[in-house]
Amino acid sequence: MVCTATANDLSAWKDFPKGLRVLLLDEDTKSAAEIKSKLESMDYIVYTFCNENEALSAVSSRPESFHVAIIEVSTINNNGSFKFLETAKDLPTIMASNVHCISTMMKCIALGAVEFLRKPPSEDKLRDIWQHVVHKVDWTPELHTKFVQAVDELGIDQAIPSRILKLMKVEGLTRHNVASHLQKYRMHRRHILPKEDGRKWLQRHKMQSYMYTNKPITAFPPYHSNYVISVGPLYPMWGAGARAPSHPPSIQMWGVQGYYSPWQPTEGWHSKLYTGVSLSLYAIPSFQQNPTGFHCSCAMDQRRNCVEHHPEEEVIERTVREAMSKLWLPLPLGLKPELSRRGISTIDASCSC
DNA sequence: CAACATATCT
DNA sequence: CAGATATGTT
Repeated sequence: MVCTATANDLSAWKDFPKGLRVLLLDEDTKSAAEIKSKLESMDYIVYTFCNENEALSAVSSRPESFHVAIIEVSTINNNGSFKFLETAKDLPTIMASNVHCISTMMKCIALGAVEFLRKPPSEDKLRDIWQHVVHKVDWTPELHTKFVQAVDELGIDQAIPSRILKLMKVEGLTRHNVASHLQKYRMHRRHILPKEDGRKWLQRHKMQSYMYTNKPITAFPPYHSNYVISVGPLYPMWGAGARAPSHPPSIQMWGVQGYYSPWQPTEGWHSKLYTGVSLSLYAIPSFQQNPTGFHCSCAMDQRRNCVEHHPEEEVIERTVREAMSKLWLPLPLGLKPELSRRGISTIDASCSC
């Protein structure tokens, strides 16, 4: 098989679909090696076979491992059969030949067409290929781990798509890819760790504005990088064998049982967050529109050594609304009386409904 | 339905 | 433009 294309020919092709897994069947070892190297220079992943039966057994044992086959047909014709074509029906197959005999070429084309029409690749297979072409990101456990590490390294208040992207250093990954994944990640964490994590994600902006404009008077550490109590980096645990070595659809387990956390609460201010008493970092008003509008001169803490709390009504309104729309989150401190005043029975906020 | 992408809002 | 969120697609 003669191959003249080079990677350079494709340099003008923006967004060339990389990473397609190609099964290459060519009984000529030398020719196979040459084609393989050419294809690899174009970012295909090439699996070479010099024997039809080996190729076929690979296809049948792990059909998802190949997107497309390229077969050299010069040697097929000994017995006039196109065994590969007939057997690997779900694999789009490109036939190539250096046999200059017109009748052989036509036979190849005709048989290929007939086989294709009789049994075109399944939709799943075509979708799989298409996803590669359109660069759909496959969030493998490895990639996800990188993502989580980046998020963790940045800390919750800095974990935004562009920075995560930078830290991950994954070629081809876009900010949009990361943003999309981050969205899902946050959603899961909110449900899994509503008490601290969820609220931190939700109120990050408010807290930032707060910290810039109102120095905390209380004994709390600044809301900053080391504020990351979090529940530590959460590493996805892929059920043993939940994801076969190569490609079957991954099952990402976000559930809390799917993670382990190296972090252990130590004594200290942050562990108090669990009790919900320690503080009012979460005591709510929205500072987004009026950063200076926080009329509470200080956050309340349980020792009652601080001043009274006079949030504006509008702020209370917003707070109530938010609390009601996020019932799975703990009730902000001080809100309970307000709710009962309104006839809203305050079911224990910690109960998950 | 989950797991992405893409559109829309801020 | 970037980020958050809503909506669409497979």
